[in-house]
Amino acid sequence: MRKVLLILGPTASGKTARALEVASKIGGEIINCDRMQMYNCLKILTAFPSDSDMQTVPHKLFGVLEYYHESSAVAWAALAAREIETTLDFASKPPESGLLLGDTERRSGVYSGVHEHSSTGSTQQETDSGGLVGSLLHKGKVPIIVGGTGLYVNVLIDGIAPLPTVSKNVREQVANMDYNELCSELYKSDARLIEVIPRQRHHQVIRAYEVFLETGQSVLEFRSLQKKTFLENVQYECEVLSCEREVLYERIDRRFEKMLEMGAVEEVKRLLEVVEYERQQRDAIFKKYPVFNVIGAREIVAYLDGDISLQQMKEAATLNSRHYAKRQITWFRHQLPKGVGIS
RNA sequence: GCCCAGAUAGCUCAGUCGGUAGAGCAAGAGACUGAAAAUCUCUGUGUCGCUGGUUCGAUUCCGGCUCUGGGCA
Repeated sequence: MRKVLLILGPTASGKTARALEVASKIGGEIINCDRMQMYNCLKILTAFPSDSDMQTVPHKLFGVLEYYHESSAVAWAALAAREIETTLDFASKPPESGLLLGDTERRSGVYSGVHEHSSTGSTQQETDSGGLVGSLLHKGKVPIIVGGTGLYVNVLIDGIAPLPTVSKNVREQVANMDYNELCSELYKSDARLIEVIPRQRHHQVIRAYEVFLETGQSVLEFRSLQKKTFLENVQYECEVLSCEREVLYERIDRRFEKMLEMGAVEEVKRLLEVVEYERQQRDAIFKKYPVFNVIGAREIVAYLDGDISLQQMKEAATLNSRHYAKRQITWFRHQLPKGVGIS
């Protein structure tokens, strides 16, 4: 059985260090499952792995998004599945065996694709993921998914209902609608939705209405279809890092202090220049670029604008981070897919 | 030293015309399947500064004390 390791846990619980330790020991490749570490900016605030960490062990899906990119659970799951397959392929086939004469059986079947890639130099995809060269250097790989974005893990493992793609027009139209009106329109279109998607779940309501406008059908029709899955024949082994709440909160405080020392403020300043930040447009810019959801980013912007003091900025950022950690703990306690073995 | 104000939840404060109290924040619990570092829901928390008095009954009224602000000297 093909095995995939998962190292999960709340923010500041030491996932990065633990992943590096495990990966070095067993020969693994680290695959990022942290939404915000997919961005290539705000590396300090997102607690990005260090350069030396990334040289020690292959790291995938880190810093693959620009500040203006959006992300989604499905997009991540598709990328992660591809990385996992790549890693597992190399793991199941030691590279030397391909060089052995007369080893015809091993040349056939699933392995052939790999050889094609290596002989044609590289396809765009293989170089992007850093897969080929990196994997040849590190034999016998185990994929290690590391991160704190619980939803992403669930989508990867459990799959997700195949919802239709929504056109840009429809999305814009819905974005400009009054929320109350939108709700009543949605519930008029399918009365069952009041129960399934209560109005407090803003983005689900919006999503459901988008699907309705796009297709004329209820989301429930799509949700009842068989889930789209990303990986087959994989066994998951999961480690959820935890420590006492008080200790975790202290770590969060200390880590933010360290982030500031490392230049978190300057990092945000640089981003503000790139997005051509204007104070009057603050909310619009925050809305437009999801990177600003990185905890600490908005607080630092408010500090740079002179709206709050350094102390207030620190308090707001760490408080936010504690709230986030708490939500993550709740998720890992109750929402983790049933198929994973938790150690 | 004198005058004034305050002392109630972890914090900031409201309140009880005398029948042992409530908001916000913090904290805790929870939800979540194509935005998730997002979004949303629920729940407590108490020697009402200490000490006497009046009263059936005091956190509430009166006295004293302690502490903290502010003012005057």
